Amino acid sequence: MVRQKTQIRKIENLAARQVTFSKRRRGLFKKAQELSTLCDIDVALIVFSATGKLFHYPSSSMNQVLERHRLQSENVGELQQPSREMQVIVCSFASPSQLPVTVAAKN
Amino acid sequence: MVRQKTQIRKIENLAARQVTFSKRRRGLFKKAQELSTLCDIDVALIVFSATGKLFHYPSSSMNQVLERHRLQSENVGELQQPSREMQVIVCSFASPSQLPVTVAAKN
DNA sequence: GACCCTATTATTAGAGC
DNA sequence: GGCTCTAATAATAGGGT
Repeated sequence: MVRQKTQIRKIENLAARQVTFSKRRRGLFKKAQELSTLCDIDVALIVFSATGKLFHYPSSSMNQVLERHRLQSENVGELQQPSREMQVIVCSFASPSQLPVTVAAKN
Repeated sequence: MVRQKTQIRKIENLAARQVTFSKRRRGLFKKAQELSTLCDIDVALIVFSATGKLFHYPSSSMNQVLERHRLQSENVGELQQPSREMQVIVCSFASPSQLPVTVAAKN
């Protein structure tokens, strides 16, 4: 098992890619939540599967995180920000969940 | 070293929390990029440090990822979406960077 | 898809520089 | 902040149920 050192490039085999997506996505959300909890900070994570499913994790509420993103963008606008044209981000959730939420797409 | 099983709760010691933040943040961004590359998908990651610094990673461009987030929200609005009031997300970058970008805050 | 298992790699806490 | 080192835990590829 774990035959090779897992080269980081697109997995060509579809089935293997889907399995890896499922496993690593869960690991990534876990890590995001751990970072948020351990360090008492805001984290927002948005992941799209190739089949169109949406996964997101807000540490507080997505709204709060993205609002801070917007404000921060404004504040640093005159400084060393590498990309300037960041614009408004508005996003809110009825229930700011503390756990990863899966939103199923139509297909 | 690694004396304990790293309980996932806020690290009370400030210095230790900052060190952990630095290490785990880098790990998280790496994982996000790996997932994006391996599975050929879009990932958006936004992290705020306690001191106000902003870190984000867009797999393609933050704009593209968040636009898909917006569209997906609309599409699934009538289905089993657990939180309905997700609203518009607008965000664009002049240069859609492929690598994590650090935007320093004013302080 | 969700789990379980296990060998192996990857990450990281704690320390020093 | 950065980087290095090491031991220990964590994550995971590949397989199965």
